[in-house]
Amino acid sequence: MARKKAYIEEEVIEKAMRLFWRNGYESTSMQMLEKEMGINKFSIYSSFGSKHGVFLESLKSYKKKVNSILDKFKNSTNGVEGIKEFFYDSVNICHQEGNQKGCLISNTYNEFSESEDELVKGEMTSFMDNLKTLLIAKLRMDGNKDEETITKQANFLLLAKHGLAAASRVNSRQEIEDYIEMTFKNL
Amino acid sequence: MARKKAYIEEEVIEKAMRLFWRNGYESTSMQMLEKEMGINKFSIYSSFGSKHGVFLESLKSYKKKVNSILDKFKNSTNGVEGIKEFFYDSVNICHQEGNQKGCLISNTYNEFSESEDELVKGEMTSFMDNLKTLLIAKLRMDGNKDEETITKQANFLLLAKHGLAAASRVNSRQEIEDYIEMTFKNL
DNA sequence: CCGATAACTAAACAATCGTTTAGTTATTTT
DNA sequence: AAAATAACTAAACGATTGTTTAGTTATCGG
Repeated sequence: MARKKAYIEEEVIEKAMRLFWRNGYESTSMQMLEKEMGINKFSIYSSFGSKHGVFLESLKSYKKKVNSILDKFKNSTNGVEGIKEFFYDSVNICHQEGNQKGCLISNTYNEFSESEDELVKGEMTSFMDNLKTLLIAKLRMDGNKDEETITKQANFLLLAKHGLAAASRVNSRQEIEDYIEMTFKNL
Repeated sequence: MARKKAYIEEEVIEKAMRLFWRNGYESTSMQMLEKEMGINKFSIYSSFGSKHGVFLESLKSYKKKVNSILDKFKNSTNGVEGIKEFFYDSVNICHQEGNQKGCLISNTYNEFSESEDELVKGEMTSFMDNLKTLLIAKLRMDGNKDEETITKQANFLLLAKHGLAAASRVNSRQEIEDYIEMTFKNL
């Protein structure tokens, strides 16, 4: 053994994640990452291999934030009301005071939609697919809908989630909550 | 006078616009623009000044497409039904067969949200503001809503438009239409 | 048909991109 | 304390970014 790392990987990734969250992948340079993470390029490369590697770890870091509210959502037995609560919880992650940067997953989904990076694209689509499956399961709970309605409503909610991400960028808290209420008005 | 241009500016901008539409601003390089527009870098610079200039002209070109359906929308006297028709018309622009690239304005709005390019950002926000004003005017037409409801519904529809843009990237025509129907279910 | 002029080609520009490498510093173990 | 080893600093890497410039070709008016 020899010299110890002067930084904690989890901590510097958290910082990198916030940078990617704000600016996206392409617009974030290694120079910016160096500055924000507070460590040298060499350290970044020895820890994460590449800029792409840093991004993948950043996505994991973001997913950890999301998983905390996703777990609550999974365990909910409230049907549509549970989905609505999940939407409200999402706002707490996305709509940070001051910096309005939306949802990292939604942002990444947009930025990589026409990319050839199948790895990141795959991560995003599988996340969306899982969420859709989850939405369907919750919609079934209320037990008063046919399967066709459930499918339509699940698609609707998945797209409404994108709208929510857009909202958390430009709208006020009150406007966002109004949007959620209106979304769930007729489900 | 001397030699004539071997290309029509309007035509090459149309091609550039499609490239920006598919890949966004940052991910589109001058090399790609050269190839797609079919003219030399020099010609691009002598006609449009910079990559940024090409992008601004491309936005204008896209807005021309949008204006055709926007004019119809402005002249509509159908209230909420008119808005719904406008949403359906939007799909015809955004949801191109094969290439699913969403809405250029919505894409640009996302890509430039944290940018320091106040010019492009201004163009986008003013477009959104105008659309919101238009939505409010149409919502008032039905004459059975108070101002608070109108404001909420206008915000809701503006965000739903972002969801529609996301939908035109990944969803089928049928799913998109289902989304529109569900959006207007109780307005 | 010739001289003027603008559009073309192609090469090079400086700056920045992500990445690597050589050399130095600090910590651990024997 | 000395040898070993891993983390650090800093400079340079080739490739690509957007942009410019010199040199050539084509078309116009006289």
